[in-house]
Amino acid sequence: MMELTRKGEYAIRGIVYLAGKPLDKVCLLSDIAAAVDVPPTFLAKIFQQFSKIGLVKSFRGTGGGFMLGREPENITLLEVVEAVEGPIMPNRCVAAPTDCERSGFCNVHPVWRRVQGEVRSVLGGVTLKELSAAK
Amino acid sequence: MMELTRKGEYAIRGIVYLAGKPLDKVCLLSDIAAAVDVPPTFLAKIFQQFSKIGLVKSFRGTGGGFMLGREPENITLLEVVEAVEGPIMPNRCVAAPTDCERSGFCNVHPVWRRVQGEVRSVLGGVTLKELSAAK
DNA sequence: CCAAAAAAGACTTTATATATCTTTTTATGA
DNA sequence: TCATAAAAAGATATATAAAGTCTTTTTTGG
Repeated sequence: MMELTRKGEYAIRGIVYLAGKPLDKVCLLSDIAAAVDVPPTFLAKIFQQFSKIGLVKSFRGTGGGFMLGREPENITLLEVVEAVEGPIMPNRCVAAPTDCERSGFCNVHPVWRRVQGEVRSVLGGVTLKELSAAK
Repeated sequence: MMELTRKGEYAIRGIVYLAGKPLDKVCLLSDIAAAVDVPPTFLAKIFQQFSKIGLVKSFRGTGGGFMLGREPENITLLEVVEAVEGPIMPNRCVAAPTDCERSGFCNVHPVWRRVQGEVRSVLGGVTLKELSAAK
């Protein structure tokens, strides 16, 4: 359970690659896709989502491409993952407690809250700067 | 992301219900399903899985049904979830590092390991006894 | 105006989740 | 031993989501 989708995996690869480049360097989508081994059309969709929320900046037309939207030390893995996968949500009852008619008596609910908190905490503590650093 | 499936949700409901009954009480599948609001045929499949690994005991024929396989204080939520959902696996690269040709240079890998550890730790710290206790 | 590149939207394919139905096996007790 | 009750097993169906592709449009620089 709890598996990251390909989309999430690809998203991370793509943006970590960008994070390893100078902030002002414009990278072609096709180059990024080739470098991180992701289908270019799929990565395009992902970067469109990133672009809308400012995680990356995009430039159209000749000489266009993508660059990171902010300094890599100010972008967490949590932001990246939630941008494409949606909120970390171990169980739907955690999303809308009021919608869950069991929340009044269900002892499992707080456990899922804790899981959610721990996962968010781990992912929120890692920045793109760390991820892009050479090993 | 990381959402529990219906199957997992149903599995928990069903076995927590059993955990609230005396250990020697045999419960009809149809009664359990009705009590926890789960399609009986689906719950049957789930309990078959539980039965194979001893989480519940099953009895066929007249007077048959299900009971918990062990004391509820000795069954963790982690066991229940992994029994029906498979191992907690935030990313497939965590499953088989040797299969992942990126593991040599990928800095994200250890992060998923930590996520996996935290989730397992939370779920492993909760027993069916606690979950079945009245609020 | 032309070419390059991303944005947007429609569409296809595949896989997984969510069941349901039928048949078989096992056990009880009349 | 026969009828009945109940779970086991296996096949099948449907719905949803994931994964990927294709086409058209918009933007920009030269």
